[in-house]
Amino acid sequence: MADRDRMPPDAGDERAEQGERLTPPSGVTIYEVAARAGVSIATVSRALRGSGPVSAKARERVEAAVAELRFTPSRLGRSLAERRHAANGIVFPDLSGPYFAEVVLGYEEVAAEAGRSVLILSTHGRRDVPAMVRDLASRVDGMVILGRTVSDAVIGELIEGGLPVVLLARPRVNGADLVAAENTASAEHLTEHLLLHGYSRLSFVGSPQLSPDVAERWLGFRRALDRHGVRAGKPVACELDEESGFAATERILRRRDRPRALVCGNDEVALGALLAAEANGVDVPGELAMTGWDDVMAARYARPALTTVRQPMRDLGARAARALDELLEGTRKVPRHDVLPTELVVRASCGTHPTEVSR
Amino acid sequence: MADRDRMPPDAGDERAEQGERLTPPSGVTIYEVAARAGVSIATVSRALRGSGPVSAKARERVEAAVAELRFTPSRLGRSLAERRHAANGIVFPDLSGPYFAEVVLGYEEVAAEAGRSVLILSTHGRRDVPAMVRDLASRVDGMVILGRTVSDAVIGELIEGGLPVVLLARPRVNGADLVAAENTASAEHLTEHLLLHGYSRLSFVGSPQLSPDVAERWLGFRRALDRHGVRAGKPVACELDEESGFAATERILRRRDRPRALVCGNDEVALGALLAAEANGVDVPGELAMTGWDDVMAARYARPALTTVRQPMRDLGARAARALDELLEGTRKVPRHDVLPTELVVRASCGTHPTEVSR
DNA sequence: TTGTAGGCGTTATCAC
DNA sequence: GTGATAACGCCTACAA
Repeated sequence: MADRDRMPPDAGDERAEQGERLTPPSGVTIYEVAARAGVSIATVSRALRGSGPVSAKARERVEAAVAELRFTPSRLGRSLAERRHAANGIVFPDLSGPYFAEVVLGYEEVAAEAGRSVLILSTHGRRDVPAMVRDLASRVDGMVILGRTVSDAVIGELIEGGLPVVLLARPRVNGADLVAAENTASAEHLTEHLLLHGYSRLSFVGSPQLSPDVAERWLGFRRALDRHGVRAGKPVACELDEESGFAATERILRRRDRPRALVCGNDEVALGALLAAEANGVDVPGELAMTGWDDVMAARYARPALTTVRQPMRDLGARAARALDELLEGTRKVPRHDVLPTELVVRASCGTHPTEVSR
Repeated sequence: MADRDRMPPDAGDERAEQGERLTPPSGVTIYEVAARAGVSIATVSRALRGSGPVSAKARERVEAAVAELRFTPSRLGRSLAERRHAANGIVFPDLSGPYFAEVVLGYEEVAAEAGRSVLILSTHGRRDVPAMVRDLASRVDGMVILGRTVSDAVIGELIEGGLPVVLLARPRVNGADLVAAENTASAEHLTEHLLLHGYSRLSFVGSPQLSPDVAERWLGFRRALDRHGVRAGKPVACELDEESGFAATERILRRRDRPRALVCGNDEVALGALLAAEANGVDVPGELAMTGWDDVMAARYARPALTTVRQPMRDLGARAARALDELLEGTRKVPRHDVLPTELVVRASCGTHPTEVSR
């Protein structure tokens, strides 16, 4: 019951000519290489990965056999034996805005450098997210989870199961690393900037409960107003897209106590607001000032150009990948919580300000 | 030499309490479940996947054991036995523009519906792309390849190895499906539109050799000019980003025979051109008209708003996923070549036109 | 309906 | 140096 069963007599060569479908990547196994080279599979393995002594002659024959047979080791076989996937996952809500795309890109770049493949999972409009996340968990050595995609309970379950997890722009969970961009202080700063313009009636446009980021921005907004003794009012409910921003702003414009300035949850909302103002003949920033968040490309091209807050999106992804790498390599045991700084970008939409104006 | 060796006596429960790192997802194997349920692993497997008859009692006990042990089958073990990854790959140059992000999103959505995970690979600025692609190939059942990321030779090698491959926005290769957006006729149409404005000195901004899409657009551009007996000149070399568009346009503006209109390779180039015109006090579209391609968000917000061509990006990704699915399911054996229609979006940057203006 | 045993393709441990 | 052989975790004939 040795190799006999595992060595099909018609190994390797004529299958292609018979028009049969080969099974990817090549269907050639280490047994066939070993047979061809006249050595054992152990020697082939050692030769290929340099994991042990191999005579020059044996190595040569193995290399020849590998080339002739176009042998590629099966990742499944290898991963099973090594007990590791050499792959990481990343879960995000969507990819439509530039935000997540950049994060994913930064993540993939670093992961690839570490020799790990990246599996993606978008949860937008998905039914059974927990099941999809569990499936993903079974295919990776660790994963990064963005924003409000996965519940605390499920994350806890993953961590419980021993999976290294890095959270990104999400409320912390015990046992997981966290990477995020600064929000609260930045929002406070931004709001203060508007107050310095002399505006006193400000509205926040965005739903804090929909996104952890927005919640923190709302908090900073309130803090700034509090400090200046201005009443904050309730946030104007709004999802994070242009259409919602447009609709929310139209509602706002119909109010008697119309605000003088809008702090929007992100740039897309602000851009929608810009369109709404335009459609209603309201001058920006003359009658209504506004700010966004993220500094998307359109923010620079809009007229007036959008005052906004720039986040290091790519770097967020890269950091998350590095944190995960440390977890996987066991370099670090204690949790790590990174908060990356943001940058206020003052343009025209918040009104002309004597001192600071950039492009 | 039966199960004895495979059944660690201290199976399953106290490890977590000992503070040991469990191996993800849970480290519990089908053997432990079987032991706990008092059945064989075959019965567990059948019960879990409904692949054969199982008595109600046995099923119940298995389910209980699974729950108590929090058993999750190992994807590696399963994939190895099933000889399939249940995962697809996608290779793209970059994710910075909205174009690829949308394509990937459309792709992931359909792939996930079919129960397949998605592995991504960005080739931008990578050294050994062929090696990375081969590695990816060993982890998936099939893959989609976008644009000019992978050479014909490597693609041929993958196909030779039996891997189902779908090309997206890329010159065709024998044996692979192809999905693309229409380019040539659309470019011809767009150029004709400019000619109808009365412009006769047109320049094409973009390097045809850098991208298959651009090459086709350049071809359509030439065809339109040819038809109207106008000389095309050489394309103005330019990469597909804002900065290059800006630089290329500055060079153009310095020429004595400055063109009256610019057909840019994509929106980012056109937006860069817009900035260059602005920086040089050149009125758009009064002195210089211009068009882009892709209809990115900024194109709508730029002033003047950009005339451009909209591609069904999401749908491109979705189609590619479906084509790949057919290949994997063996539903279809003959190659398939889809070309999706585009839509000309006329805005202000090409000059006011009596009849057609949309937002 | 159930269980045994072989196979999926590696890696790695040990004798030789 | 080299080669059996036992994992790795699952699926699935096949026999009972």
